Amino acid sequence: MGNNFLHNSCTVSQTQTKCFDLLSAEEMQEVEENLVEVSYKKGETIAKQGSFAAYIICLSKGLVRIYIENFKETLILKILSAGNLIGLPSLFEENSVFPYSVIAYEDSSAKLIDINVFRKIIKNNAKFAFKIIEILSANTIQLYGRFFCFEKKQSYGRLADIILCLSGFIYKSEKFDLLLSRKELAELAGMSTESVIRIMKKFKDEGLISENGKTVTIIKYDLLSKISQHG
Amino acid sequence: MGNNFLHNSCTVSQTQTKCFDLLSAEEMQEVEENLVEVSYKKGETIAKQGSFAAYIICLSKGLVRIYIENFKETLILKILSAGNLIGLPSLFEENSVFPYSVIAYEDSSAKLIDINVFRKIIKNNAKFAFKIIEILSANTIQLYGRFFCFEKKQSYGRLADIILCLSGFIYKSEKFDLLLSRKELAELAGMSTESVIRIMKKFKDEGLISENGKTVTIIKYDLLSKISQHG
DNA sequence: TAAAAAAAATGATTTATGTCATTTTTGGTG
DNA sequence: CACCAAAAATGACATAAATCATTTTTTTTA
Repeated sequence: MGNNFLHNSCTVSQTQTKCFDLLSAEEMQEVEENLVEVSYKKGETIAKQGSFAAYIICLSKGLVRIYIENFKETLILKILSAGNLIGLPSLFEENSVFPYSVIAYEDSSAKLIDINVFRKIIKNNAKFAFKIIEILSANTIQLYGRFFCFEKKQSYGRLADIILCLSGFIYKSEKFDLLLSRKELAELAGMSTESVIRIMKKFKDEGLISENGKTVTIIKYDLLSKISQHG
Repeated sequence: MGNNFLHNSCTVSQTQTKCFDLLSAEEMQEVEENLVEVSYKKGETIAKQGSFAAYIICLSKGLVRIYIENFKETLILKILSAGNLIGLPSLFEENSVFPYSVIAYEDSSAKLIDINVFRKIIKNNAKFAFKIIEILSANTIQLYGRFFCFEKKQSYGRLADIILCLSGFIYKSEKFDLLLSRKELAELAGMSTESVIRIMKKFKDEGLISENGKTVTIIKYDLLSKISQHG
């Protein structure tokens, strides 16, 4: 009944950067002339909330987290893997700062595209603009889902979400190396580190998952899904 | 430090429908030929989550709430007053259903614009498309703020937010007729009805606000703001 | 205007989850 | 290899806010 998008609080954007296909040769050239490719080490800051957004970030390798923060707290909005655009909301001219911070979870690299070039192309290429609208829309809808889950699911469900999401969308396997610490999982799932530890233990005790060093294996996928749907 | 958008969990979109200024005479005519104006009574459903989005809704009068729901729970995403566009995320063609439901808080009316006409114009008028991108971006940023507040503020702060927001953005006065029930306030602030009742009582007991029938007056604006900022 | 229904109020109780303090384990490094 | 620091684990305790049950007040409507 159109509710599918509500069932996972882990927001891994899947909106790949296919938009560039829609550029003309000249436009593509202009983009390439106004772009730098930068590498980031694990833990490095790629963009800082509140700082001037001089570019749109096109993540070409790695995994990053997008989060907002105030002087004492942090909320992760989503995690993004290669192929995603970062900073689109800053296209809005009167608000040309990053509305969030971006940090690399693992060694990553990104193409930084001059935001004014990006704006100019949008204003001249309506097909491209429509694609950007699609990407923004998809992101918005996904954010609705995450918001809903954070409000309505309790901790077991949210953590199950994260595990399923990492497995399904990031590592694409039921067995994967979990490179996130309990603290990072906690931030992602919106709970305390201790809660993550306790719930992970319970998942292991009940045979839903197993953990061998850093390697996590999902054993009872169906049960975990059930918990995710509302546990 | 670019954190201003984090300080209120009440999402009243202010993105007025100035976008239509950017249409040519012919485009405007096409819009007008593919538009119906509809009135809604208080409590009536304007759009239903999951149903086919055949149009973009341009709210011309009234106050509505946008919310997502599953079989048993509801989360209000924002409240919108006249001048706002509803349904933009459905422009995304592969996802042409409403991602949320819309209900009138008070008697309202709206122009329903054929979504395909809207799409066609976007694809041909890049300036218009850019404006839509701006609106979507502003909405996204506002949603980030609401999400953050919902996660990080406790109930006193969230309810203070709602009161300040109704006063400042909707009724534009420190004294206004609160036409929302405690239950509706609770849904807006993401808490139980009983909690709203208790907190309202406390606000009244401490002289922050007064209530006379339906009329609410904000007395200690500064203190209420302080609570909103984190109480 | 009385009866019925809905909304608001109140108090007692429960509960999920956070916080804090401490211990154990793991992993990196000189 | 031993040492240190970070991460993980564990248990006791605190607490914000939900839930439930009941009463009072307000609003609707017949």
